[in-house]
Amino acid sequence: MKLATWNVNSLTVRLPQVLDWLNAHSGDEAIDVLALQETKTTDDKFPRAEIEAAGYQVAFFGQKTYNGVALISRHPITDVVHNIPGFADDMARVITGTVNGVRVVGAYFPNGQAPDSDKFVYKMAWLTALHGWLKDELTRHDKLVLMGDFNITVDDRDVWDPVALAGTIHCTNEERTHFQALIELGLVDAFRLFDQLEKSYSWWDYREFAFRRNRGLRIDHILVSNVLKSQVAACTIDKAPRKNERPSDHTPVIVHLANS
DNA sequence: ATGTCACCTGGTAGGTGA
Repeated sequence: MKLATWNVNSLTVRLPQVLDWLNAHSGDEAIDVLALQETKTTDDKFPRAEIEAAGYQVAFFGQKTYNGVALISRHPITDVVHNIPGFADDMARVITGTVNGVRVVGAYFPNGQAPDSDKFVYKMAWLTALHGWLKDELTRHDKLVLMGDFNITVDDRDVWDPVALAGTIHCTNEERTHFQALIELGLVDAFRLFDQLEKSYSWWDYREFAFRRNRGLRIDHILVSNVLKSQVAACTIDKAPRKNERPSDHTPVIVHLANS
């Protein structure tokens, strides 16, 4: 089974690119589950029919203007949950469902804006709530995948200029400590299970020709539970969609689970 | 480098968030 995550920065704008990307991955390369973030559309305007017509099932949870998440799947999605149970949140950030016996959590972590901002305080509270809920969820589902736009770099390898960006948003010790707390629940960063090219990133600013100059961050991640670790056959970042006309600023990350 | 993009309100631009 192949799972992927992609922050599309408006599904209204990017739907053709999403469908093209899924189409381009056929046969052995087929994507079984794609988690989307920043769909930026209310549920009544979600392009369900177009996605279903392409042969996929879909679960979605959105809002006006900001945020919004979805799971697109070639297989049935069951036991869908919106956001973090027990954590009151105005923002549509998490969608969870079970596909082929794997609990799939697709998440759009708060950006945080700046370490001294109210939005950073919210980010820390959200991360604490996610941790508490996932701890419970892992007792119910030993096969679990947490993927999405984490808005956190794991370490300096994920940062194009770790000196200049030290302590700035996405790169603070507080955010990285929260990331490690998720790992300590019994999850592993699938990308780092393999040798990877240096300067591998998943996001590049639209400004300053950042993509062309590879001035990026790796902030989109796929974490798998320890039970699934031995099944991880590959984890890659697909830079191709970032080269599209009118691209998202993020590009997809893919994990291949063998025998699943 | 106030550098881009998406979407909103409310208007023939400006604000917000990323």
